[in-house]
Amino acid sequence: MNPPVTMRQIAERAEVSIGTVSHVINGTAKVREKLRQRVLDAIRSLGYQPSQLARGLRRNQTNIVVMIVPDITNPFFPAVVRGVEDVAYKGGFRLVLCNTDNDAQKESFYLNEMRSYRPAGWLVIPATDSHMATQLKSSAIAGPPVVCIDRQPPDWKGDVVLVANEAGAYSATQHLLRMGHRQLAVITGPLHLTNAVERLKGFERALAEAKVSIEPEYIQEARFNRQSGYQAATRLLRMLPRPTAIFACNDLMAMGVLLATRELGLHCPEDVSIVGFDDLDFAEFTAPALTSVHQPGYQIGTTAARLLLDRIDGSRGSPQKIALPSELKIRHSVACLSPTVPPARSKRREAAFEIR
Amino acid sequence: MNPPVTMRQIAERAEVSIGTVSHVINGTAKVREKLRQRVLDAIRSLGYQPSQLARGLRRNQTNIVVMIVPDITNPFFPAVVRGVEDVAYKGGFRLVLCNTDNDAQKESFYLNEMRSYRPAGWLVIPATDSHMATQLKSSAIAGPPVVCIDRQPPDWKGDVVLVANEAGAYSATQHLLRMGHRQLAVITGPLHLTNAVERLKGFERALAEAKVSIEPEYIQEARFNRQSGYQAATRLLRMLPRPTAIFACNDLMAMGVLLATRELGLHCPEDVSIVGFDDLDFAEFTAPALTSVHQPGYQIGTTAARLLLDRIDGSRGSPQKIALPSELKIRHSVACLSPTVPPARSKRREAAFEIR
DNA sequence: TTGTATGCGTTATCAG
DNA sequence: CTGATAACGCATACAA
Repeated sequence: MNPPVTMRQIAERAEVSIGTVSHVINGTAKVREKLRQRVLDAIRSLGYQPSQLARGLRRNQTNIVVMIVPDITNPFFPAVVRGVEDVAYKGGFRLVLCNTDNDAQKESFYLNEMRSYRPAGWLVIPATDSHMATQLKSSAIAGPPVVCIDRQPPDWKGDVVLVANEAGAYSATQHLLRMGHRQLAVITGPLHLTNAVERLKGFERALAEAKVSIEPEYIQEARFNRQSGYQAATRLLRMLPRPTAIFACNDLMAMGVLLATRELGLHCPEDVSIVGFDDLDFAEFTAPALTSVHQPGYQIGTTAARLLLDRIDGSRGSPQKIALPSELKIRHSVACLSPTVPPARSKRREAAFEIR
Repeated sequence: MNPPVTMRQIAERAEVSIGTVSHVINGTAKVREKLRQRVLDAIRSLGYQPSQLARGLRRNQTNIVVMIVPDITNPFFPAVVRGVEDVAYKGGFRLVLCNTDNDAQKESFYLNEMRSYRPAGWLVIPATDSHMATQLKSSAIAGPPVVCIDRQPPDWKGDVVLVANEAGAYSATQHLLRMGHRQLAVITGPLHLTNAVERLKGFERALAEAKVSIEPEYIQEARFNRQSGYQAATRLLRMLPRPTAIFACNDLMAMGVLLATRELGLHCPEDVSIVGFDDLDFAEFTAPALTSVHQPGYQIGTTAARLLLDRIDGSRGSPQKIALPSELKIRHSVACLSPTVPPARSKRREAAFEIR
């Protein structure tokens, strides 16, 4: 490129000193209107853009916000990222996106390397076995603010924005119970993730309150992806007695359950009811449409970003833990077993489809 | 944070000059092994990270690759981004992600501002009405390399990586024709996008070859999102005669078609067949499972990134236009009208999935 | 109110 | 081979 225009050239063109140019750009001192206009004109006509590198070096801070995500390919995350980007953009910040692949090492690498860009702040969705907390603790006495999203890493004492996981799982399970299911199975996420644990807790609380108890092997741990959901479901659906309903702790795993159900020649919801968590965009288009706990991804993103921006602006309150409400979206993947509640229709179908 | 450790501290600790430290870090001159080790040790024990800001300022180039995307929330893009990130990461580059929201102004803003971070290269999926080409032309005599993805902006003469749009649309349409459909409708993307045009061309070529002609109003232009697909489909499904098949030029719009179909009390594929384009992850889970042209998002990303990295390394060949192959995935959203062509088998399958 | 000068942390040039 | 030293482009303390 035609070597980028610098402040010096603006200064020459406007016939002022380089310091004055800086002052009008940053509003850091009063400048006579006449000069100010000359500077502004020069900037416009030369198409000047301040070097973020030089500025960042000097100020020891850039307008970058680093966002660390396990895997942008997980369909829950893009909405969050988008929410973040929208408020960051409006606040004048740019987003650097890092995929950790759920690898704590890669996360750690990014945390280290990106630090040298002097970002204004961090937004992180921790990797599955993140040791973020310890790493940050050791390096950051008064580093840029960090807010965690979606999951709370062990030992993490800082800000967190997530969804009401326990409550969501509770309402999902309660729904299953109300529909007459008693043989309930659950496919959890990795249990060192707080959100996975919370969802399991919600499930168990609903069970306990209804005085329903289940076999321990009805609780299967998987990895929040379709593949592992499929495997867990396959195990579950081969058990005797077969569970009549499966709560998959995210929609990706619910898809796996759906797949396993079909492959075993079973039908949802006649043979097995399924409820998911996340309510991804496609949940209403699956066959049958998936009943799922809605998670407001975009709002999570905007909320987290706003919190971060406040911190960047110097807000020094005590760490916040913001839990956004979730909401059960009832669709067609849950059958009604108790003839009492809604009419006998599904009961009959149930019998008709009894396979082995 | 404890003020970040600098080269100067490394130099002191290793008892060498600051220049020597730089040399061992960059391998820019031979250093006596003894000293080299002392430096390396100092780096390790102090946890030194070179300042990317200072380095970028000095070298006039950073290890940043800026990726510009219309909307990360469009489920086709995350895979592309992921592909990019994977190869960029391995090549030592970091990704800055910018959402333009399909707004050419925002795109232009990003192009301008991010330039001041001296990125090593650009990867851009142009906004709907991008004027990228002219903007870049005017500012970049020998700026960092740019490769376009998925869409080719008007006037763009540089590298492009995309999918074989025409061929994909052709095969989709051919499939519809083979299944006996003659009343074919198409919902295109915005026709100032090359990919939308290409897909329409493929559709029309298949029609022409089969000597089938359709009413002009069977060609509806929409905006590649669900909403506009829904609207276009609603118009289409109210026409007389009603089209027996709709080719939606992406899956998001196909979802809109599905929705419209249901709302009008019609059934897919009995009343109307649908084929999409993209083959998003959820296509096999919709009701009915969507027949769609598969687009290898991840590979598009890796291919584009590799091309960019080559350019960054100085590869100076003439501009490349790489079209990756697409492939029609046949599922259950297309009904067979002519009992003659393929055997009754697919007809039966259609029926089996009537559950909804 | 405006100009001058220093330094941010590197790399790169040039002597030694 | 190694060590000074001058930029890189900007913000800022200080002088005028």
